[in-house]
Amino acid sequence: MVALYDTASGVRRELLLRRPGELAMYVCGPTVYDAAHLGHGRHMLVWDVARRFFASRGLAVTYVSNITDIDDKIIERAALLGIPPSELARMEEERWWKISDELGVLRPTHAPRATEYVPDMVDFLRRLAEAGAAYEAADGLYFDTSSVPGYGLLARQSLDSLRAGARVATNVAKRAPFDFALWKAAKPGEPSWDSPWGPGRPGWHTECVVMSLDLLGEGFDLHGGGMDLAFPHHENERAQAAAAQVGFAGHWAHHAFVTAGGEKMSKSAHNFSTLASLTEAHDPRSYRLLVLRSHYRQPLEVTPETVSQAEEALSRLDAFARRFAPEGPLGIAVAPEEALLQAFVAAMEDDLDTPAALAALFEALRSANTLADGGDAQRAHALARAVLECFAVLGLEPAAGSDASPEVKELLRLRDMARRDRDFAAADHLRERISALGWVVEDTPLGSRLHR
RNA sequence: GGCGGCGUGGCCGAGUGGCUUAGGCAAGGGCCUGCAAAGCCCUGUACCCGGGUUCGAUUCCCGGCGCCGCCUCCA
Repeated sequence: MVALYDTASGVRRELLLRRPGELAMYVCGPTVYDAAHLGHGRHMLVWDVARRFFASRGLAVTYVSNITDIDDKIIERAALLGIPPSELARMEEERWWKISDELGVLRPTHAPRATEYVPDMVDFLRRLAEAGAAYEAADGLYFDTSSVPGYGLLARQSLDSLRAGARVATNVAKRAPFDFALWKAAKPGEPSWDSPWGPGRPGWHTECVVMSLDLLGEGFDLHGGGMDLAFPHHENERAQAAAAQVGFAGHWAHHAFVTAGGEKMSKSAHNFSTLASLTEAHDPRSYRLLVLRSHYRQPLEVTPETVSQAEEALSRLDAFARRFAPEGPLGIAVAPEEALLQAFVAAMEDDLDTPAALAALFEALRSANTLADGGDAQRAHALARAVLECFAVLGLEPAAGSDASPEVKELLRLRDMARRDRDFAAADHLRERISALGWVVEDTPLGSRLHR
């Protein structure tokens, strides 16, 4: 049983599956108009780890994450750059996938684009209009939030109490501040599609409803995203589904933000660092480890120092993997230590408690080293295998042992001979030459070893 | 103004009414090693402030102070 905090009910509760053995999850993807920053990275990694974990438990996971490729921001930015919005979107989408791959994030099962769903969205909006949940105004079609009982659920506030907090002068065309655009009439020069309400484009909140229902079906299991999407975006999705009388997400999960100097990292606050700048300077796995060391519902402070700290921890994992490499000289075929696997699963099933899971793994890592130091190879390997299996579930694989060049290997051979002859001056000199070529030599009871 | 969250050792970050007081990184000492690397062991006055409840609170309650999020596009 997986306990997961549910934003709609405000408590941690069991993640119930529509169909046993299958998990249908939807996670709101990016609006592609600019480079992805560390906050987006946390987002990708949190849900990547969630789906990897669920899959490791034997669930058939269908993971859908959309690409918003038509939106005000895209139109604005494209105009600034003097290129068509569609070109900008395609370019930025490519960048998104590139960085996602670099972070080792598995591609979604489906990654639908909003522009590919416009006719379906128009159909859906027609249904909303027929249900009396939409009204036309001068600049488009709007959703009538008062038509949905319990509007405000995901904000955990009533419509009245939300109204009390309205801070911004709202669009005068709307009847009420929280009503939102379903269809935006096109202004001259803007991309547009035909509709019963004239040429225009869909409002942002509609694509996710239509695409999730199309690809996952009614009453899918889990809907995820950043906490900033809970209200109004997700609430608006929920409201539309309710108005159309279709079953929507059974469970809502939201993750907290990346902070910089205690403040939410965001494009509008101009306090963001791009993921690309991080992966250029650090092992991309270090960010995954850093993200997983905190709980997904807690804010996470990211600084160059914390990234470096994670990178150091990672080198320990890599050294560990070298020591217990299945194909290495110490390689012993044993079953993974069951107790650790169970502890790992228990932590993950407890609202995806990756900090607890990692604590257990690092503790086990130390135990395995201690056991191996003490000569208990069997138990050490059983534990090590479990450790590495669990890290793999989290998407943290040891660094691939890239092959040293023939030159380096020859130098190592010469050094081994020098050491055997106890000519340590020569051995040390050779080690320096190897080091200058970017390799570290480790002497072990079973012979010398190279790594980057 | 409404709703919600946070304040933990040099840094990051879990957690708990008392028990061996997570884990990572860093620091100091030691073991191992020809020397390293890797590994292991040991060490450090941690829980924002003030009340209250309690035999006992970092943990529960009340009140402060400070910080942050959502209510507007936003992972």
